[in-house]
Amino acid sequence: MATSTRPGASLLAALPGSLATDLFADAKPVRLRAEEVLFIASDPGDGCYRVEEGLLKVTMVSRAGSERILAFFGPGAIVGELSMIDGLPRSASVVAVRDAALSFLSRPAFEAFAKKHPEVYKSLVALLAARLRETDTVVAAGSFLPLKGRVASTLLELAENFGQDVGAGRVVIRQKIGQSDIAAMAGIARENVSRILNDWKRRKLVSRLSGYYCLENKAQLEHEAEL
Amino acid sequence: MATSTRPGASLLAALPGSLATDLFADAKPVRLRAEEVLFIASDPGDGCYRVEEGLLKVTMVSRAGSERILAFFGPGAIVGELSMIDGLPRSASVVAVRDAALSFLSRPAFEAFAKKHPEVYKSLVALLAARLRETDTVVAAGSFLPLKGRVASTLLELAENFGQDVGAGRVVIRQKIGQSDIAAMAGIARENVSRILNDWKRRKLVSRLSGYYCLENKAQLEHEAEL
DNA sequence: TCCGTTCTGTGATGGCGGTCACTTCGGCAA
DNA sequence: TTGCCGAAGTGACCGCCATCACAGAACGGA
Repeated sequence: MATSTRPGASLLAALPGSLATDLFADAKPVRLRAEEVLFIASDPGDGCYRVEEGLLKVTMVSRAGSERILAFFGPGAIVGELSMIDGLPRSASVVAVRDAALSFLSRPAFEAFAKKHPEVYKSLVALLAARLRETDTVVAAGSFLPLKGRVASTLLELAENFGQDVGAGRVVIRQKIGQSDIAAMAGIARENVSRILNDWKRRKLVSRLSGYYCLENKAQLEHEAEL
Repeated sequence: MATSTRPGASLLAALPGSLATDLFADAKPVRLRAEEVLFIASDPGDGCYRVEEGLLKVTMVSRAGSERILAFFGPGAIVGELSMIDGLPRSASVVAVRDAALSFLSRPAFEAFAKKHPEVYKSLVALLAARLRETDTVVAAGSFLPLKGRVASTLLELAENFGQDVGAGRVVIRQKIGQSDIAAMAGIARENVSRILNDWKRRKLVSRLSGYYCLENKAQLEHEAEL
């Protein structure tokens, strides 16, 4: 029951079952190796991808080379929908964190499908609304929270997407996420993530189980993430 | 005809003429006085508003009381659409900057209309996509740009929404916007906005004409705002 | 098992930008 | 004009957090 009952699943799996199947019925398969780039911001583009397996990260990269991770996307998630909608250049970059399989859906294909099944728009609208809410909280976190708050907020977001509840309020993040990734998501320096995480380990807020981070006390973290 | 020829109008006036008229045909009128609150984040809500006249600001407020302005919205703009779409609590607060007139559209009313005119979804999708792109650049600016860059980026955004070109690449921001508002948009301290703006006045990048800021050298500002 | 490579931990240092405390300006009403 | 009040300008200080510089740890391949 992991996938279907996971809280954040709605964010990832944008489309209700049958629709998704049909919509991507004859989408073109795409494969990426770890580290491979799907596209970068400002690339032209006019289609979206569904993640079938693997893990992608959506990032913005500064001229100086530092990157800010906007999100990680696993199976079921849709990426690149903005350019599919408006035909404008890619607004962010997408890179495979590990080997991944995707389905590509072109704009024309989408529009043809939408003409026959206008309900997809409803799903699309729901998807975009969810994204917008997410992004808004990122802006808020960046505006108001000190370092600890941003890390807490980041961990909670990861738990939302990849968390598996293992009882007693403990949640394991079932993806290999390194400190530098957390840092890039929170928009802070990696060293500080290390300091903060250790502090929290000592205070039993988080722990590490064979490479996976585990939230021991979600409530407390939520408190840290409060505005 | 100011509205229809304004560059950024597409962002504000989400819906093509006839649709908008019909959609809001029997929306309930709402009036706000300056400083009055339309709703605050976490309020329940399930409808959206169209700005008929006046000016609103969309903000997030921290527990400590400091505010971050996400956007200003003038006539033609839609606000509160997220809650209309998903029925969740308001994701941000909206306050009238000056006396304003709005039209309220409830969720049921919208859905009834959408059933008859599925094309609205297309417009709605376009609106959300534009918002998302905007927000992404805000995140990027906050992540990578130093103070000056963020101010530049803020001014350009304002110019996008409220700018009027007056020849020779000069753009006047036709709204009374104070430094503290710019500061709250850029997410920095008001004092620094003052310092930066003065520096730019000296260097002829911006000027003030009877209370309105004017971008004298948009290209240069865009350069400052580059990642 | 060994070694290289990539992750993680921790102190020292410095700078950007927030905060504080004023002063000065500008608009407006009496 | 004068006086008021909010907005804008400016310097001094200081704290948070990025950066630098390493020292472990951990992991994966040969």
